[in-house]
Amino acid sequence: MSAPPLDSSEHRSGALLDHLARRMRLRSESVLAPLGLRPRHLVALTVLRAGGGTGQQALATILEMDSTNIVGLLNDLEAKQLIERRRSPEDRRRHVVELTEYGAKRLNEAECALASAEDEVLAALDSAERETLYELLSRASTATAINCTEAICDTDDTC
Amino acid sequence: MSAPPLDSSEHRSGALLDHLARRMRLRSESVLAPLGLRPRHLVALTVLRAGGGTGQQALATILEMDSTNIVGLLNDLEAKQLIERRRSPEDRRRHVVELTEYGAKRLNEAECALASAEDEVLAALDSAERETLYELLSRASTATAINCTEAICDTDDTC
DNA sequence: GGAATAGTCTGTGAAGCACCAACTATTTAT
DNA sequence: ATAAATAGTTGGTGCTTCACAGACTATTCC
Repeated sequence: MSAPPLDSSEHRSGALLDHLARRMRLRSESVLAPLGLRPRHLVALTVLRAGGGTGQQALATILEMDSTNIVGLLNDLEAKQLIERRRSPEDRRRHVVELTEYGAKRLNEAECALASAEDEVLAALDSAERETLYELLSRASTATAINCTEAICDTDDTC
Repeated sequence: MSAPPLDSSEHRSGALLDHLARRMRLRSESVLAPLGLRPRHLVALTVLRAGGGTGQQALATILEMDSTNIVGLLNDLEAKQLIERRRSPEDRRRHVVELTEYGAKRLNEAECALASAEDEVLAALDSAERETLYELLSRASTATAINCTEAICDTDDTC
C-alpha cells in the first residue's frame, strides 16, 4: 500500500525550481546591487531580450505580474536607459518596449558578474549539464511566453 | 580584469530559473491553498525528503533562511503532523527534523496536484526533457545541500 | 459620441523574510 | 564546577515585493 498507483517516476520540479531560484536570487542580489539592479530587473531584461518588441500588457502576461507594477519596473529600467518605450505606429495606445543596445550590453555584464553565483549554486553540474539546463529553462520560458501572448494557455489536468 | 576569460556561450540560467520558479509558484499557491500548504512548505518538505534527519541549523543553511524563521515554518509543518522533531540522542540540544510517513504521503499528493501546474509551465518540454530537468535540478539541489551540511560552503570567488 | 483598451500614478494591505534581543537546554572547554 | 558556546524558541520591528483598487489620459473601435 505504500506504493501509490501513480507513476512516481513523474517527478515534480516545482519545489526544486523554487529552492534553486531562491539560492540564486540571494546571491544575485548582492552581486547586482552595485549595478543598481535587482533580480527581477534581470528577469525582465532577459525576457525582453528573448522576445523583444512587446507591449507592456503582453509583458505583464509573460511575467505574470500586475500591469500597474510593470510600470514602475519599466520606469526603473528606462531611467537607466536599459530599455526604450516607443509608441507603436499601428496602435498608438501601445508602448512597445525594447532592450536598448546599451541595455543588452549591461545585461551581458550583469550575467557575467553572476558567474560565480551560478558556480556556487550549480556546483554539482558540469558545464555541459549547465548548458542543457539552460537550454531546457530557456525553451520552457520562451515557449510559455509565446503561448501566452497569442492565447491564454489552457489547463490540461489529467492527474 | 574587466574582461574575464569566460566565453559568452556560457549562458546564465539565473533569471530563467527565477522566472519559471515564479510562474510555478503562482500556480502552486492556488493548488496548495486547499491543502493548507504554501510553496515554501513544499520546498522544506522536499528538502527533508531528499536528505532527512537534519538539525534545524543545517536546514536553515540548506534553505538559506534565517533560523528564527525556520522555527515558524517547522511549527506549521509539525502542527499538520507532516514532520517530527526529535531530540538527537548524541547531542540533545539538537532537534532532528524528519518527514513523517504521513508527511511523505501528503507531499506525494501535493506533488500530484501540482501536475497540471507543471504541465502549464513546462508545456514546451516533453516528458523525457522534464525528467532531465528534474534530474539536473535535483542533483544541483541535493549536492549543495550535502555540501552545506557537512561543511559550510566556502566561497570561492575567482571571477 | 460612447465603450473598450493601453498605459500611468497613488495608495493600501498582506506576506515573506532578515534582523535583533532575550530566554532555555545542553554541551564543551577551562 | 563554572564559563562559554551552541541549538532552538519566542516576540517584535522593519523592509521589500506585490496584488489590488481608484482615478486619470490617450487612443482606437463601434
